[in-house]
Amino acid sequence: MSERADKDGERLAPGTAGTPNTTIDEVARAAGVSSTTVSRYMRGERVRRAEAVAAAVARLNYRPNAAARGLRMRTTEAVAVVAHDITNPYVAALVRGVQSVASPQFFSLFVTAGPDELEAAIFSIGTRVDGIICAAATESAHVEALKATGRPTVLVEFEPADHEHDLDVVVLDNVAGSRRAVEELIGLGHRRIGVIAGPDAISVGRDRLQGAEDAAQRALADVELLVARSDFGFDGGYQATARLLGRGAAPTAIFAPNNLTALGSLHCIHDLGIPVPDSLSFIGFDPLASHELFTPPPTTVDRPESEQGALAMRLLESRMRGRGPATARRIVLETTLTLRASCGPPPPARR
Amino acid sequence: MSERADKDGERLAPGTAGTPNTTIDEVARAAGVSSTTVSRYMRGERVRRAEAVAAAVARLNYRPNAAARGLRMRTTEAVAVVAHDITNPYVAALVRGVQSVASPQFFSLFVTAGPDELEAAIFSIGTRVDGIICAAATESAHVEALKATGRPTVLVEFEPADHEHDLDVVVLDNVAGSRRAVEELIGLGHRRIGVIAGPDAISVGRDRLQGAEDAAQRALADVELLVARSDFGFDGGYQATARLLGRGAAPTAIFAPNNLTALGSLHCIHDLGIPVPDSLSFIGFDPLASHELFTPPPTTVDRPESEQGALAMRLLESRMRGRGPATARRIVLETTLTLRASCGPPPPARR
DNA sequence: GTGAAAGCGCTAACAT
DNA sequence: ATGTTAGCGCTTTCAC
Repeated sequence: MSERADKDGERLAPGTAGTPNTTIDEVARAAGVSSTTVSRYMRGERVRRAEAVAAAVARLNYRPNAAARGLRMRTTEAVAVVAHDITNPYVAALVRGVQSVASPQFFSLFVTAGPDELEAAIFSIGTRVDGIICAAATESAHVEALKATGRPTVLVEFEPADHEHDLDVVVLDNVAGSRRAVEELIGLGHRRIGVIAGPDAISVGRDRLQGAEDAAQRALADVELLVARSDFGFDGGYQATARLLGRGAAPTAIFAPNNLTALGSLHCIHDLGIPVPDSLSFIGFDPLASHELFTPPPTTVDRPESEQGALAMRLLESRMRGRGPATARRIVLETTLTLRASCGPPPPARR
Repeated sequence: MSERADKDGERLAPGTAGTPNTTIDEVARAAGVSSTTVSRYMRGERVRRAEAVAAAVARLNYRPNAAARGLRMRTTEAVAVVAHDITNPYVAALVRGVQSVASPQFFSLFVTAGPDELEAAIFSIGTRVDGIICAAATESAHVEALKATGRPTVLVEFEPADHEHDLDVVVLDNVAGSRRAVEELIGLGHRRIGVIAGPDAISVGRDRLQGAEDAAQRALADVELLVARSDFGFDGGYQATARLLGRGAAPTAIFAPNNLTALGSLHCIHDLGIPVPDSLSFIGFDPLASHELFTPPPTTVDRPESEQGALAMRLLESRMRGRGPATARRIVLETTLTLRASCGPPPPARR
């Protein structure tokens, strides 16, 4: 994170960015009142010469300068949602949830940044907003950067592994969700189950593998978990699946505990021409709008995506108004296993 | 659009939003220099006591106040992308394209608003950004609101019908794209083709229907176009398809020229159990990441989504730097027809 | 109910 | 190269 500006970065010449806006003083003069009165009028207070002010505001097309107001009020009336990638449907649904409950006064400002740029992004966003919902904090440094902003912050989805912090959190019960998925497969008779694990450094990656391991451990039969590592991306899912299915004792079922990974995995299975669920059962994570149109529709571990965003925003807003709970809240949402057609008993030959 | 604040709207008490940040004066005092020197240092200029300043900046965790800087410089270093719905994959891809070329100095701030709230959203966003990319301007009033901001603006995807304006525009050649799709169907032998038209008030809706009509008109054979109206949403696509397929002389092919509409249409076809392409051919609009996993994968009219965003951002940035072209640019992108497996000749019985 | 005046934190002359 | 000063547009005491 560079705190000094880039000497090379071309700066905008002042004023180039547009036409100068009307100021409150111009409106005041036009209406024959003081700027104080205009200010009061704009905030909805009772004013004697309201008519005249309204006319001047309309005629001059006056809109208060957000920077000036923000400077004076020490308030931006904006919140930021930070995530890695807007094209991830889960993120889009989350943002939707945030916006669905945000008070209209707040601007929700959406920012994306990869893990490496996250600190810098937080650095420069911090002063532009009153609060932050961060769905991208995978490392301790990210949390430190968030705290350094001095703004109320809610962590969503990710938490850095083994890092103490006192921020509010809205996460999933990933362990239980994954356990339930793998239990389903075991119940169907699968004994060799491939799991496409995510990065160990990320809580989500660890927990979802943990859940799978728990299920195997608790099973009455001997269950072999074949773990393939991936980066939780589409390509990673594709390649991990290819590795899993290329080996001698291939799994009879695959659990891909991430939406992109699952998509990549399904593509690989599709390209390999393996019949699902006849030769291979499959469970993914997070729903896609069009899962019903897949052949077969994949069983997935689902979550209340937009509720997750809504809860985070509600929590954030109570903090911004200074009346949140005394201690940091930790909200854990339950997942549900949505059964579709991608799971069945293992093929007889390989049982 | 209400210009006065809502008397009822609870405002944030000043200061509640977080911890007060360090100011430039505090840093100056700590480093034993003037605030001017700190300001220069922060902007990357050469400063003699750089060491001391750097130390103070780090120790006090100083970050310049964006509101104060913006007020003074008359620049926000932020741009807004306005769209209807972030969960639409096309919008996400567009935003991606915008961010991929935006200079790092700019914050891209993403805002959603339905057609009815759009004016209000533009009103309050206008003063917070240096430029706007609007992928939601479907009515004249929207364009007027955009112009009233006094900020450089690029219209993307939508333009209000029959409305003169002098804004830059990055749109699709929707007429040609739709014509090509319907020509494909006609070439396969289809003579009764269902088209799920969008709202007539929206340029995209009109043009895509126009293209279909052009294709029918130019055909050497007699082609009957069965037009069903929809709102370009998922449900609208579903219902329009149900209507189309419920009638006596049902079409042998359907063209659904919008991504959500197409998805809804496919769901309806799927629910009805109609074999595609054996009994019914299908063409949609805009690709989905997982189209290959559909059965059958639908042929679609595709566009360079993220290039569209990138072009818009480049245009906007040149305007913001005051060195854009003298007259408004109108960039029209070509679409491509991506053939997948959802099209074939019409069934013999109904040919 | 209204206006005058001060000041939020920053940058840009200007003088040194 | 550095410091002094003024002022961006707004809200807010404080007096009237």
